[in-house]
Amino acid sequence: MVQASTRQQIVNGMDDSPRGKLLSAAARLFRDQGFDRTTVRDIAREVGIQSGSLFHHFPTKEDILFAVMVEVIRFNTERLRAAIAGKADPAEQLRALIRAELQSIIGDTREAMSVLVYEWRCLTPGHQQETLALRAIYEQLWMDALEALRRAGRLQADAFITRRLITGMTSWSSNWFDAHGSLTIDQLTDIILDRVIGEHGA
Amino acid sequence: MVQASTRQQIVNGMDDSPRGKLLSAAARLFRDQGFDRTTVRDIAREVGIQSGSLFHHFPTKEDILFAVMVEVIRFNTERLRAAIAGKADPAEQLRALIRAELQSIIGDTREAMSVLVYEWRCLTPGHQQETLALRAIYEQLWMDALEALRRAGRLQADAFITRRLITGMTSWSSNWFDAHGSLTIDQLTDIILDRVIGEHGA
DNA sequence: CGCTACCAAGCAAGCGCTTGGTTTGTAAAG
DNA sequence: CTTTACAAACCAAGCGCTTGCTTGGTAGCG
Repeated sequence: MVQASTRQQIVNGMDDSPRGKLLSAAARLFRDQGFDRTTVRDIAREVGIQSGSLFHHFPTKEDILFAVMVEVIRFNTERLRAAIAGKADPAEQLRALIRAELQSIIGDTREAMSVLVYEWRCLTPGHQQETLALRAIYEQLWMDALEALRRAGRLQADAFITRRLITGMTSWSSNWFDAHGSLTIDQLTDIILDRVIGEHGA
Repeated sequence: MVQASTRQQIVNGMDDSPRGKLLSAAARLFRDQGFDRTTVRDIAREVGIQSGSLFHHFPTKEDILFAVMVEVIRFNTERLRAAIAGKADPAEQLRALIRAELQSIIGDTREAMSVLVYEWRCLTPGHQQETLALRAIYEQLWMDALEALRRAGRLQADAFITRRLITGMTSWSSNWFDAHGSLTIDQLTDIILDRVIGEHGA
């Protein structure tokens, strides 16, 4: 009993309701085994119920995947918003954005974020569209900061390409970053930031 | 008829033998639908045979995936070797490596490369080990060049971290690079190169 | 003759999901 | 404090279908 009973325990961006625990368990299984290799019996066993009982919470298995993705996008969009709130300097905004995204990918929501990247095509086309709309909001926060940085003369490269290179660097970090290693998230943040607004040659 | 009939047509790094065509078709299906969602009947239909006949070429479906990965790693390791052959300047070597890797990821072997990244965990543990051994050879070519760059005083950052950031930028490009767009592979190569050996602040 | 490549048919297992009924938590009514 | 009511959560069983793979036999070719 390490948590105060009056506070919610947030794991993978989900609360501790039956639904939240189910989604958190599903997120971990989806990441470890992939969506297709994870059976509804696996998920049920993980939360201690029968497989059929899952369908009182979600109409289909795919809806569980969709719910995981929606929750984690919403949670991390809020994290992004909070990170830049009150910061006027675009370079400081960018640092905050990189740090927040790394926190998403290799920190507390890492399991669900991995699912977001790797299990995208397991969604129905309709759910893909809905997810895209949510991601567009997230991406707009990035683009606003990068465009501001350009207007301030501190970014020479194209903002879209810059964002894509950052996405590559941050998302790939889930495959190698060791939370128990000597490199901290703050250090990695500065290294990546330096690749973006360091002094580059022509 | 753009290919001379006496020359092999290389697609996804595979030749035009029955086995090669089977692997190439499998690579495309695996990328489009994922390994698990692709049935042996899908693959068989694609090459125009019965599903059972696949098992005269490969003992299991997973062996097809493994063969795809082995072929594409071998092919692209050779491409990397050829790219740096005869180049003495480590910066030019690095440019050649980045260009070759982009060619793998968004060029002629893009389907099989995507499979390599996304379907990794569908391999048996034994096959994962074998694949890792092959990738280690590929990565060593990168590390040799980056360490040479460091010794030449043209790379301040840690070589391992640098390689990982490059891997992120190149591998993510498969998700956005448009072969028919205005940005060329050579231009992207220079942009990425600049993130690595541009003049960075402390 | 023998070898490679293939077909036609189908098996056993595992899959997502359904069904009908039971337990559990909650809260107003008596 | 007990009773009644009711919905949410869950169980036990299993259906219908798809899956990877097997089997026994055949066509074409040197």
